[in-house]
Amino acid sequence: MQIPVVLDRSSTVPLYQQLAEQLVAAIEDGLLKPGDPFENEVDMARRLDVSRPTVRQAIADLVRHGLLVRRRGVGTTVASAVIHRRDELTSLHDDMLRRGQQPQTRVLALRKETNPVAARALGLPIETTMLFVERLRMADQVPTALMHNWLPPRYDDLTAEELDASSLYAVLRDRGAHPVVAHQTIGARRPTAAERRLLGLAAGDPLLTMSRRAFDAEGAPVEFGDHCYRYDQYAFDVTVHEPDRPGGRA
Amino acid sequence: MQIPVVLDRSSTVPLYQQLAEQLVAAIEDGLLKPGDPFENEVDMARRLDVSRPTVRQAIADLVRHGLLVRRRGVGTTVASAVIHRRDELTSLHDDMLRRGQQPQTRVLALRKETNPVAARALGLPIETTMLFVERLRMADQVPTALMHNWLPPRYDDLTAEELDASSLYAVLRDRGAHPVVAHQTIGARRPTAAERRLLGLAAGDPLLTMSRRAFDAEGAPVEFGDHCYRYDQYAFDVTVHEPDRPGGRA
DNA sequence: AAGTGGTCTAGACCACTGA
DNA sequence: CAGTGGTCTAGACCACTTT
Repeated sequence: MQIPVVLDRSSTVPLYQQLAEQLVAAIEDGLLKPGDPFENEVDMARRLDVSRPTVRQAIADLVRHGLLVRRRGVGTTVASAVIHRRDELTSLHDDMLRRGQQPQTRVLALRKETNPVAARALGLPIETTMLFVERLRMADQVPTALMHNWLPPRYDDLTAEELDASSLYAVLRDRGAHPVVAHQTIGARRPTAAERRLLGLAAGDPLLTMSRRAFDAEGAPVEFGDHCYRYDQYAFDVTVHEPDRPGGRA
Repeated sequence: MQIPVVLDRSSTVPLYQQLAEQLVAAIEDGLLKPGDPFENEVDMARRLDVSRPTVRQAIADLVRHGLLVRRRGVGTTVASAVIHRRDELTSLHDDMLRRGQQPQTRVLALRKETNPVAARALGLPIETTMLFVERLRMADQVPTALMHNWLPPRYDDLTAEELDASSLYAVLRDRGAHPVVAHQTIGARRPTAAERRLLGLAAGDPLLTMSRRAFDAEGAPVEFGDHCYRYDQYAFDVTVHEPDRPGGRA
């Protein structure tokens, strides 16, 4: 199967990237289905009039993301759909959105404070003054999550109005923050009396908890969060992959 | 800083892989620290007497894993430690091992059965007969987790003895299974009476739950699991990364 | 034996950054 | 301006799988 590809040599977008994009599109559009054989590298290079390494670079990209499977001596085939790699910065599965409910967030508290746990998690000096935000997330007026965040000093001018208007991450992005990694811990526990009241929990209802440390590409801290969720409203979806170590064998 | 590298051209291990391994080792050994400048590609290629693309291939590997940061026109530096990429197939954080306790698993049930939920999760026909395994995990005689697994027909000859002796994943690997992706959902709920009894829970104690579908590189199902954990014994550590799409811009 | 992907070379030119 | 990484070429030989 020859995938139709149009390369623009005058574009600033590299050839291998143009090629990768169009191959991805062809697979996502269902032009090629899982298990289908893929045109071999040499033929594709000749057909598109580019060098083989350039084709390889594009294909390697798709292989890394699990869209293609290459087997030496055999050929390249389109991979099964379940193994397509997809990592999300927050893999929260929000039933509210599914049900078309109105998510809404209310800022309960906004103040500067020191907090040894948050500072430690972000790699800041213990006595660092951070911006603390407490928010209650609601779905159709029903409280569903209680969220606590601590932000490093460079964001300490955020206002309650900003946070009311959009999500924390949207506000941070507007401020030039680019979180790229987050270390999360997910657990469960019994709620405190205050949490029970705020979230409207019945006696014996458990709490789903998640704490998160987020950093940007330079390793600078972006936020520390310590949140709790109604167990009947939230669950976390996580896709994990076999580790592939740098310098590791195929 | 010139990292000492020894390449063996007679080895079956590719040059770029030998190089990548030794560069990783140099960074992990602290020979190069975060922020340190990295030798430039051209010099390194000349010094090691390999072509520049070969050096690039090794370095690209480290960049992909977040150990190095390349900046056009500037140079390559060692990245900050917190953003090193590390995905684990099961990112279970097991307090038992930390405390040096003896983990132990008891097989409570092992039978063939059909199960629509499990079959559906694995993409098998609803009426498929699978091997069902129920296990209780203990730490120093104290029950801490109740695990339910369903395995596709090709593994239906597993025995309770095998499962008693080692972990499910070790047994599966011995059978030639190579799980590479898992979709997990983590949540919390109230325990049933049976779960309360088996796990020795007090009234009002919550349950941490995790269900998982695992597949191999070909997309074939390996196992479906539905587990519950004592909230005071377990938590899940997950590291998530900014998605990088195939064909995406740097 | 034929065909595939895997590795490697020895260059070239370009784009970007900082002095 | 010099130095860096980013892209690309036109080959070559090898390792592996299937026929």
